Amino acid sequence: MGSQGSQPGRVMAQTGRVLGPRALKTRQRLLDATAQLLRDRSVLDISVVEIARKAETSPATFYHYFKDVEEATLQLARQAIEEMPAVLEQIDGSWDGARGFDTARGIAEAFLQHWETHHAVLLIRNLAADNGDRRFQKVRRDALAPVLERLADRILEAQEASHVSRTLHPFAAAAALGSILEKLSAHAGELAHRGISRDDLIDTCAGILFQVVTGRSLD
Amino acid sequence: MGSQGSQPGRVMAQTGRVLGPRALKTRQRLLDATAQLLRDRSVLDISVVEIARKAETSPATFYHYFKDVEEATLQLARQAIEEMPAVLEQIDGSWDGARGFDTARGIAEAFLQHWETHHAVLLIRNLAADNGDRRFQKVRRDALAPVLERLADRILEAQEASHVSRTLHPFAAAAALGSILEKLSAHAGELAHRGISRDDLIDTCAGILFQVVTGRSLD
DNA sequence: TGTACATCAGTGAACGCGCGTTCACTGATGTAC
DNA sequence: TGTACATCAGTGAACGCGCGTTCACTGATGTAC
Repeated sequence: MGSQGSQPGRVMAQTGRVLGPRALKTRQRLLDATAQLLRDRSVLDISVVEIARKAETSPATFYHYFKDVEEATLQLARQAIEEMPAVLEQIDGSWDGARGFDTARGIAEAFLQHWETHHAVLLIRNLAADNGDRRFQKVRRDALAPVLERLADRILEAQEASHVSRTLHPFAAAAALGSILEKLSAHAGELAHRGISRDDLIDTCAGILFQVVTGRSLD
Repeated sequence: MGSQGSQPGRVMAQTGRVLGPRALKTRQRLLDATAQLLRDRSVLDISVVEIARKAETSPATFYHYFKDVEEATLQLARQAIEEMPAVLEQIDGSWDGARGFDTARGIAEAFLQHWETHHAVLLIRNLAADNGDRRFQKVRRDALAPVLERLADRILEAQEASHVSRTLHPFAAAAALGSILEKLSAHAGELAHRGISRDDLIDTCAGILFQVVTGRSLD
């Protein structure tokens, strides 16, 4: 997961040198500063100079570790992946009977958590990926693929048991469910105006998840 | 729908003057140039100077019509709304029996069309809205609300006929379906690598739509 | 334990570029009589 | 129908600012003996 691909597992400076513990701290400080800035302004008005200021270091230092602001953002997106296991655990839970809905709820909760924590970074990741940037596409795929594949497996099982229609393409359906989950946190803010609570939202998403994955009706 | 809110229905220059036909053309040329630039680069690297160059006019002219690049983007997002009626027509179609699936398919098709046409602008609209920008939130709401409300109505009807569980909040469910539709076109590109065709995708989305709106199973 | 040296890490200061923005102006179009 | 004038629309050129980027340098840390 280095900033260059040339020496896997080792974080490196732009020069290709392996970083010592002190350097790693400075680098992380720059990343944290970037994340913080992204929280309250748009990517559009964030500069290297500003990041350096916030991290209490100089722009020259920034360039030791990152080519530009985009690359720092990419790193942040990579770090965000590390929480996904929490979501995976949920999916592996039981989908049988009434407990299936609880499993679906657990997934929705874990996802919402993930998004609330990394809101700004994930939005940019998705924008860049949707705009065709390969590196961001890969990061997003790495984050979502395990989740989607497991969901697709469940759907396939349900199809083989004739609970779910063959009209649905398992992976495409999983991806569609993924997009609901990704939008959850954005909706939370907006739907509050319509008197829809966080719980309503989670229940509703879980309900759709449950219905599509198991092919069974709720209630 | 003017660039200022002060005189509704009339497009105005920054000075507040109502525009003549010649001025309207110039303004539209600037908007078109912006849309074109957004198509092949990120918003991040689009400048007033560049837009003016592409529109074969001067930066000074740009400032006659827009405060900044963001405002031009906002206008483009407003113009994109005008196609939504095509989607609405679909929703008002029949949801009964086997024709329900065709209706769902029509919605997915119309939405995909909409996104393929305005890809870049809609991405930015959503990013800005998700980042909390009120003006972009309003534009997005104006575009989606009619669609979501109609979907929510259908879901409510199905609940009253006891076809759909009360666990789903009608409007929240509609919003969730909306997020699938919005992601459709982004997925189209990425899922192609997994051997999922455009039709698979539309069928799958339509399937989920049908299932959630009517509460019935497919096949 | 102390000293010399090598490498790692960080930075001050400067440069130049390109952009945002504005002003005073010119040219185009419309209207009155 | 022609002329004078008012308003609309567009622009060349300039200014200043702030950012990206780099270089030559200093200070910190580690290591050999």
